[in-house]
Amino acid sequence: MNKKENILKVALELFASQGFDNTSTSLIAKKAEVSEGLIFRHFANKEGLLNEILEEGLIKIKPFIDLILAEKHPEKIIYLTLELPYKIISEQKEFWKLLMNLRQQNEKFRKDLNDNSFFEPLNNKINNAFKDLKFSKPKMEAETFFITLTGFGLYLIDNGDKENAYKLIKNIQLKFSK
Amino acid sequence: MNKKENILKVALELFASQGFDNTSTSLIAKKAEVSEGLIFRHFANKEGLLNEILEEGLIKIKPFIDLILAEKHPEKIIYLTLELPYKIISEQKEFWKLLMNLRQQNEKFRKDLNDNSFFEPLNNKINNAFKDLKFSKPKMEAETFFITLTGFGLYLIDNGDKENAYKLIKNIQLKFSK
DNA sequence: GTCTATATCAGGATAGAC
DNA sequence: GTCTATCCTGATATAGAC
Repeated sequence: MNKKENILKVALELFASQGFDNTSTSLIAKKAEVSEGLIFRHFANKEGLLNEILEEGLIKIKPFIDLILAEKHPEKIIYLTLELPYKIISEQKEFWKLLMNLRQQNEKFRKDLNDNSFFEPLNNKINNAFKDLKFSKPKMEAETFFITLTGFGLYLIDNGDKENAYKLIKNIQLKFSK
Repeated sequence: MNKKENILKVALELFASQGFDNTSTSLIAKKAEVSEGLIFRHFANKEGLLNEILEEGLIKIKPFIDLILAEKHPEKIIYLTLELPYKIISEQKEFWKLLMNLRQQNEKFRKDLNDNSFFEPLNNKINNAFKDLKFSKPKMEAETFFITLTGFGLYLIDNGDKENAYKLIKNIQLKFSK
């Protein structure tokens, strides 16, 4: 692994576990076993480093989302979306943590993520799924669903038990089926 | 309002909106129109200031929780608990934001809050409520409930619409009734 | 690409006067 | 109780050499 990649990797770990603001570039350098100056050669600044981490991570997530977007059956859409946080966290626990941290901590970031519309297509897909399922108030049902999904995403950060996670998914799914 | 109270008030606002780490004591002093040194006369350090804010806030929340703990009917317990974030956010929006921020950002804090057992009695109460309702897996149902509750708590931070909040509460409640 | 050295600045915190 | 002045540290970032 080259040094730039190593910086990205270490920074992701630290940002996820300690938060972005709380992580100094000097610590990143130390753990990545590079000089602190090198960080600023490869990235414009600390925020630039964060942005590159985010881009990389989102790219890795995209296939999972595309899978959902390609699905036709509403029940399956609901299920796959519920499964999404679990799948992401299995493959990219650190990144998921970072994402949830930033989402929460930083209003601007949350808006960017919405405006950037990375998750917007998924949002529409879910809305339509609940319409197809003939819920009397599909929009509210989707809202409730995303509330639960957010809670589940947070839950997973602290609770790694795979079996239990899938039981929860089943249980939640039941509540959003007809 | 005396200066100490003003520091507490301003600090709460800033901690809630910008996060604890991101808020400098100098800014607090400026907005509270006191000298920076005064902060460290009244509080041991920045963290001491945070702790006093938390204590005050939790004291104000306690009556709401006691109300739930005194309730006998399981359905009512569920409903009141769902209503809890809404009630708190109505009266103490800043404090609620701060609480959710810290919960997320800081693992130690989250554990403290659990160990300190401020919310522990409520936890038990909910577990028993689902037992009383004869759910086949009351513990998992309670887990799912808290997941949803967390998501709802986060939702409220960004969405002030009272009517919609109550519609959501109803909708969620339905999903946890028998 | 990478390191060392260094500039600059802001944050938390203290001392001492009033 | 309150303010002013100040210290110290650590964080981001740059410069220049290899």
